[in-house]
Amino acid sequence: MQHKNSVQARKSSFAPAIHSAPKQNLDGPLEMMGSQMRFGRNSEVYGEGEPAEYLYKVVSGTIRTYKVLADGRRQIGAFYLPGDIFGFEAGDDHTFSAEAVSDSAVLVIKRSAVMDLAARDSSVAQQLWSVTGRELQRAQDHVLLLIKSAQERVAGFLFEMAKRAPGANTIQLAMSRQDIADYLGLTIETISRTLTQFEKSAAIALPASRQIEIRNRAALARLNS
Amino acid sequence: MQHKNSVQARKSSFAPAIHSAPKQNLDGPLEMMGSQMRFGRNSEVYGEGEPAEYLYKVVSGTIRTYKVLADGRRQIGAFYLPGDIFGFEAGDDHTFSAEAVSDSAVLVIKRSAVMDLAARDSSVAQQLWSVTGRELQRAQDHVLLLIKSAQERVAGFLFEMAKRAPGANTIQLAMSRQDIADYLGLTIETISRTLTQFEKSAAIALPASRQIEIRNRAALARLNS
DNA sequence: CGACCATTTGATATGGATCAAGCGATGTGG
DNA sequence: CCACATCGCTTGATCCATATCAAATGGTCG
Repeated sequence: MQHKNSVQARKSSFAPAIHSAPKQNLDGPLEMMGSQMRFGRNSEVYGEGEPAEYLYKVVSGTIRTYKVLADGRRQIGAFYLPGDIFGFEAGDDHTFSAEAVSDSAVLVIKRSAVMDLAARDSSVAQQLWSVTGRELQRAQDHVLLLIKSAQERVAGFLFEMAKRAPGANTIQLAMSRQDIADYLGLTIETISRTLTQFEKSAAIALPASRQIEIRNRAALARLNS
Repeated sequence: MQHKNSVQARKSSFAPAIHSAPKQNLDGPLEMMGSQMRFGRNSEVYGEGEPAEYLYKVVSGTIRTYKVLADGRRQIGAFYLPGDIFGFEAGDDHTFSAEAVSDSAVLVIKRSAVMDLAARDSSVAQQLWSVTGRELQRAQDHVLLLIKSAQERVAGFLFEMAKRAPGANTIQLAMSRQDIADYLGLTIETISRTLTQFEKSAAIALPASRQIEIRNRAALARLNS
């Protein structure tokens, strides 16, 4: 249940995604079975409640999954970056909707084909478990994030992004403040204020609103308790 | 990837657990492989970070899984009731600790035995997927609960419990207000106040502090938005 | 240049936390 | 069997973090 797949250079126009963390993968046979699709900014990949007929792997760009609650609040479940697999559901239908945060390229693979292959090839089955395990971990970490203070949530988010970004300390955000707010259960104003506060205390630098440089990890970590 | 296991009568001394929702199961061959253990109130079933050598199925009582954060806050991940399976991790180690909320009987099964069996018996493999899927669903629902107001969280918790309780409208709580608070990311005071508020608005009755009767589902649901 | 959208900043309101005290049930020792 | 300690729960008063409302600023694209 480990995931030591080497991540080769990918000809993405976006972040080359070199991770230190183990990385989910579904390369090899499956790569052949899929066809690539492009999704423009804010366009829908699939909708909540639709049958989960396909599996998706981000090639470039960023995808968000989300739910809109009865009162209109939107909760973002996760952001998927190049290399990530999404859309794999435990049941038959999608429980979230998925949209492109920015223009994205996605590898689309028929789920039934993957399942059939998994039945024969145990390494594929292994990978499916790995993907699912990561998804569960993600959700559990999200729970832990949501009980914390605004500062802790934002710091946690920054670490999460930094861990997956190419340059360890400079984060290029594809998503808006509103996206971050909806992911963290806060408002855009709180996100903005918290970031400027981090900047003032020299924990981060904000060369541009979507570019964040982590300057003092320890100071941030102190908040990330 | 659906979970249509018939749920036969189970000779549990506790709630007969008749659910409308599909119910996780690991009966049959596996039932034979396990040995039953008893855990006294507040005693530990396993600790965070320990190797996940066993799988557990609640026979009677209630189990909570939790994490203690750096600053001492405790977050409860889930409550497991009779029939529920817990302790099944995506990785090799437990990511939460588990304790008995009340005196409990638990069926303990060696994980490796289950995995071996799953490799041969696809219906067992199916059940493992079902358990994992339910766990993922649980975590995602938990996220959705945590972004809501105190009233909505408490109402959501009551519905969650009612759905799994034997008598649809009368809930016997095994857990303390502190447990509920740590599950919902609130304080005991807020739990208490919210419940009395529900009582005053005639949405529920509180014959005893650990016994809650849902009187007006619609009124509660309105809060559950 | 002008319009639009995202972000920041400011002022105020409020839900839930915190601090504090009281209450009821349960159990223990005298 | 009662007195008292303990524990879980409730209730009250106050405080504070974050939401809300409002406006200004900045960046991007026609």
